[in-house]
Formats: sequence, structure tokens, C-alpha cells
Amino acid sequence: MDQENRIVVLIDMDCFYCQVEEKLNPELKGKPIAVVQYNPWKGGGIIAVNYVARAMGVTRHMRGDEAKEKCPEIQLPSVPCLRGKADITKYRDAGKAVAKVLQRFTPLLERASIDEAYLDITTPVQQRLKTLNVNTITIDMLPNTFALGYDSIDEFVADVQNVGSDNIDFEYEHTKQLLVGAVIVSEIRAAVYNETGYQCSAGIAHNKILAKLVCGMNKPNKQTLLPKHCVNILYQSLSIKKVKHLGGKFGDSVCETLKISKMGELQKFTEKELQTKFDEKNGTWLYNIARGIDLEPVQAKFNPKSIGCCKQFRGKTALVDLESLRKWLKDLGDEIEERLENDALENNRTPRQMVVSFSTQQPNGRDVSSSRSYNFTAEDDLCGELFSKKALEMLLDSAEGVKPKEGEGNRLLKAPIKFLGISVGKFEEHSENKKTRKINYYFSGASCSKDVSSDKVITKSIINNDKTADKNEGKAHVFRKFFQNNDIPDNLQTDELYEKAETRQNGENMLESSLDKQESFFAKFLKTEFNKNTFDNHSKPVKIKEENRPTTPDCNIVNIGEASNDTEYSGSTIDMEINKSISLFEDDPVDIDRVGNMRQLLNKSKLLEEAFDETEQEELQVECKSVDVQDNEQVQISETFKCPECGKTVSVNMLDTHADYHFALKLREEERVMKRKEVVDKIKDKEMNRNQETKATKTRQEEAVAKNDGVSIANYFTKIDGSVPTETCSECGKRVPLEKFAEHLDFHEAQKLSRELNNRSSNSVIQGNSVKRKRKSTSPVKKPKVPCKSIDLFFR
DNA sequence: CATGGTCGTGAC
DNA sequence: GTCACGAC
Repeated sequence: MDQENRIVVLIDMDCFYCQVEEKLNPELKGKPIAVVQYNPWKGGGIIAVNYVARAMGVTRHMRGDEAKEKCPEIQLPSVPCLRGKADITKYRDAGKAVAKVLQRFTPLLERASIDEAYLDITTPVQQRLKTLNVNTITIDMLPNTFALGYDSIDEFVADVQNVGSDNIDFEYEHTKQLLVGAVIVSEIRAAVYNETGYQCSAGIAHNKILAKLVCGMNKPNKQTLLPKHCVNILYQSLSIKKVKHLGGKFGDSVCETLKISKMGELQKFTEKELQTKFDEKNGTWLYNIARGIDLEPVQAKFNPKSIGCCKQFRGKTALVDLESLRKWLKDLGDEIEERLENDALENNRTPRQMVVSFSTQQPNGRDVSSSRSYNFTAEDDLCGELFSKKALEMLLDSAEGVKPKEGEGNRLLKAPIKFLGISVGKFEEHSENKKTRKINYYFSGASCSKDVSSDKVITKSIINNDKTADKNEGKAHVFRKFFQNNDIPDNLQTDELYEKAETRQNGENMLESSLDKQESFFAKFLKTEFNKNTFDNHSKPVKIKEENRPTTPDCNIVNIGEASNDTEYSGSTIDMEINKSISLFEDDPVDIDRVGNMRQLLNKSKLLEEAFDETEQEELQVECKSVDVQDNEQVQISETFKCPECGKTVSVNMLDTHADYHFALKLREEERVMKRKEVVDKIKDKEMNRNQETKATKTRQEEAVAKNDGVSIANYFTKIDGSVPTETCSECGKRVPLEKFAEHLDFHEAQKLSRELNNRSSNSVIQGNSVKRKRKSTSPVKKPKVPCKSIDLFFR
């Protein structure tokens, strides 16, 4: 393949956090807003600014208060705070929803961050070129599109279309493909907007670096393409530091050692020269990128490779005692646990490793950071308790931590901790039917299927020929199963099915019953297949009814995941439905309630899958047929389809149970969000009380300090010995200074609530029934009054 | 005291 | 396995 001439797209959401806030609170639309984090301190730190506010001079790097000065009417929605940390769950979920839309257009999608993704659409472009005559492209197919190096997009279109004429000396073929790419990207962006309500910008070029570069040149809600022959025009004035990978120290060193500042100047150096001044690899990379060449492939990657959370403790907030260290590790561990549980359900995987990272302030004032890793064993119960326990062990073992002195009370750490983080990774897949993966072309036309294990993408086109009859019979079977009726003719047309699904979707109350929701799910599935077919020469472009296209960024296409407040289902337990569905899906009843922990659950399902694979293989052999394909290869057909929700290949006879499974997942997610909100409020309430209490305590401290001057706050901490009145905590058995006792109790309260949150959101909760909880002990955690000697060594 | 919390990657 | 770096 011609790596230099791929069609690569970067999709970047415009001021994403702001858009999420605007969607959640439509009142904010059209007003200047900025999303802040931790607002108590000078209005909070701004992490996103919408374009109304930008026009008034508000930028990142500003505090909320400064923004108010620049723009008094600005609204400052805040990132929610949970367990004392910023909680970006809602933005993560929103980002995932967008990525799922993008994923329909190509399997070659690489999520680069919460709000950015690279797409390699080389194949879709080539497919489209089979039916689309470039000369018929008009600018109404390219809304909000710019071509770098051209004053307007029509000049560019005219250039491509009049290529026979004199004044052009660029590679017509590749530039033509960029133009078609831009048409497709228009459709992609329209789909994102229609289905999520979010606007984005895009860059279209022959590689990732350039796509990223031009994406930012016209914003918001615009797309920019970069023809090959315009790279030098761009580079002439482009600062080196604007290029990805050159924004930091490396870029500085390039500018300094070469005494240049613009990208264009890089071309003056030979590859050898660059390799001498930097190293071989970087030299070659610089040489290439100076000529607009970047060979880095777009990797098919949807899920993150690691899941982590961390927090800084700046200035006075640095952790100096064991108790606060424990508390924060617990909070971090709990967050990991929560996210891991959802990840396991969604992605069928568990991590094999955890890493704790931290930084401490040295006596000389310098910060040193380090990290320690731990590989889970088969017996480990992957819960927050384990994470925090292991993290603490590794921290104290690492010798950075702390130092010895006498026991009892809340002892000081040797060095203040400025940063704490826990992350888990090295995931182990529990993927089903690896062996039965089939090239899916259940629906006529090109379709792509990703082989997870090899990361290769297989694309096949097939001819519509006489043998489609069999496939249509199969289709009818599937649809019938889904609609649970028989009014579908055997020789159905996909268009008709689409209409059918759509009228049902629009004509009836979607909240009535679960059956309706399944239909909606399937309607969505149909649309998915239609979008895929837009790349194919045998099918028409995707139909989106005009009245369905929102005029405001609000999404009015029914979204199963968000729209419902189905009381029927929240009455019965959603988790029960999930269990049922999972059990069905795995063709063997697994009672999740009786499974002790996540790992056991997944191990069990893995075993089942393997056993299942064997039997399914045989069945499939019987069902398999073969047809001629364009390139005369023989390809196996099985009665499978690729689920648009999870991308997994699912056998047709499992289709409805598979859909049930997703449906239940969505309901569970809804439930999770609701419960979460409920408990989050409780935790917040507690935290507020705790803060007030802390404030009062501090004031008392300060008064004390003021009275006997010379007594520092730091001193206060060392005084936890016999001279301070203490109370023994019934929860943890520790002696706590009387002054801090109320706060300490609140801490336990918050822990309990936090536990409740996790249990209710992810463990099976069946009221009036016996539910085995994940954690063995709900009773007070036994902590040794006197820590073991090895740990003791690190305290002073 | 002050972009913070997440991610990924490559070098050693 | 650790760490610094880069990007959002």
C-alpha cells in the first residue's frame, strides 16, 4: 500500500467540555461559558472555553475570576467533584458516544484522546470513487470546507475538475482522493451532529501530522483539507513548535541547534545532517516531516490501554501523614474499581498489572517522582481495597516514603507527597469466538471486519449477483426474529426494511415497552449498515429524512442509551435482566449473584466461550456457504453479523439475545448514572460538612497558633502523642485527636457511601434477596494499632 | 501553592 | 520495570 498517499482524517471536537455542558443544560447555549475545575479557589481553573467567550478574550490558563473580569456575564459550569477529585465521567461517556458514530465509517479508527480521533478513510474513498464522478461534485456537498492554499473551496474543486488544463502540476489522483475524502468527512460530521448534537472540526490530509495540523486552521465546525502541493505554502510561515511531537523540549532543541523557527527551513538540511545533530530515528523523522511525509499508521484502537487516576497535592495540601495517604489511596482505588467494572462489562477484559506512581518533595525542595508496579495473581480480587492496599505497600517499600520514630497516633511521612496515582493496564482479553471470526458481508456491499488479534483489516467487495437470494432469505429471518412477527417478505429490499424500521421508530411511543426499544435498536443497526453502504457502488447514499435533521444541536434521533426513563424496567431489577441476557448470550446460565468476584466471573465466561466455540464451529460448518467474490477468491459466508454496538461478530441465532444483552447493558448504564448521581449528592453533602468542620478546626488551630506564637502548623502534626486529648475511633480502632474526631468520623461515613455507590451501581442488587457482595467484610476494617515493624521503619 | 487529570510512547 | 516527555 502507498503509505504516503493514504487519506487520513483528524476529527476534533470543538471546545468539547463546553458542548457537553451546553447539551446537558440548554440554557447555556449561545452564552459565553467556560468549564472550570475546582472553583473554590479564585473561580477555578479554566479547562475549556466556548467560542462566544473566546471572542471576548477568555482563554485557558485563566482562572474563573479573571474570566469574569473579561466577560462579566460568563457562565462557569464546573467539572463535578467526587471523592475530592475531578470526575470527568460524563465527558468520557460523551466522547465514547461520538467515537461510536465515527467507528461506523471505518474500522481504522484511532482514538487519540477523549475528544479526538484519527480515521484512515483510504478504502472508503476508493469505494466511493467507483460510483462518484469527481466532476459532479458541487460545493453543496462540502459545507464549511476549506482547502489550504486556496481562497475558497470552489477554486479548489475547479482546479481538480479542470486538471487537464495547464497551470496545475500536482498529482491529480491523490488530490482528487482528498476531495472525495472531504465529501465523506462532511457526511461523517453531519452524522456526528445529528446523532449526538456535537459539532466538530476536521483535518483531511495524507497523514496524521498534517491532518492534525490543518484541523486547527479553521474552527469551529469547519473542515480543512491540505493538498500535497500546498504543504510548502503552509510550511513557509508555520512555526516548528506547532507540529505534533515538536511542541516541547525536542522542538526547542531543533530550533536552537539548527537556528531556525519555521517548518520550511527544515528542508535545507540533509537527512545525514539531521541524523548527526539528533539521532538516527529522529533525524529521519525530521527529514520526512519537513517534506510533508509521515508514515505513522492509523491504528485501530478504540479502548484505552490503561485506566488510571491521579491527583496532585500542591503546596500546603501535600500529604504529610499516613492517615491522609491511606484516605487518598482508598479514593483512587475506589475510582479505579468503579471504572474497571464497567470496562470489564463493556470490553470483556481484565488488567494484569497495576502501577502506583507518586512524587515526593525532597529536603532540597526538588520533586522526585517514581512508580512501582505489581502484577496481579489469579487469586487477587480486583477491588478498590486491593488497589489501595498494594499501592500503600509499594509506596512504603520504595523507601522514598517515610521514616522511623515511635509508634501510635497519626505519624508523619518523611517526605511530603505531592502527587499520587494508580493505574491498571496490560489488559487480558476475554474475547469470545476468536476462532469463529468471519468476514462479515451479511448485507450486500463492502464491509470491514477487524481481526482483533492481528490488528489487520480485511476488506472484501462482493458482486451483487444471482446468489443474493440466499442472503435475502437469511436477512428476512433476522428481521423477523427482531420484529417478532412474520410480515416481512422473503425477497425483501433493504430500503423497505429501513422504511419499516423508521416508521415504527417514529410512529410509536418509544418508551412504551422494551420491545419498542429493541426495534429502535435495530433501526439503528439498519442505519449503521446503510452508512457502511454509502461506500459501496451498489447502494444509495444514506437517507436521512429532512425532518429528522435537527436545527439546533439537540439530538432528536432516539437514543436508547439516554432518552429513557422507563419505569417498568427500573421497577424490576435491571441487573436481573442483564444477568438473564448474559446467561442467554453465553448459552449457559451463569448466576452472577453467586459469582464471587469479577475475575472469577470472567474466567468462567471465558471457559464457557471456549466450550461454546467448539460446538458453534460445527454448527457453522453446516450453515456455511460460499460465493464468488470480485477477486475470485472463495470466501466463507456464515450466518453472522457484526454488531454495531460492540463490533463483535455474532451468530444470527444469537442475534436477539445479543441485542437483549446490549439493551440490558444500556439500561444498567442508565441505572448506574442515576444511582451514581444520587450517591454523589450524598457524598458531596458529607464532604461539604467535612470541609466546614475542617475550616472550624483550622480556625481553632490558627487561634492557638496566634496565642502561643512560634508554634507552627507543622508542629501541630507532630504532637500526636500523650499530650493531646484523643478519642478511639470505633470504626478503625485508631486513636484520633479530639479536635479532628468529627472530621475523622465523616471520613468513614464518606467511605461507606462510596462503597454503597459502587455496590449499587455495579454489583447485583436484588431487593429482599440474598446478594453476595463483592467485599467480604462490611464490618469495620481491622487495622493494626501498631503497624508492623518494617512499615514502622519509615516513620519518624 | 496554582491548568489538572489522563493517556500514550520511547529510552534506558 | 521506571522514568521523562508530550499532548489534550
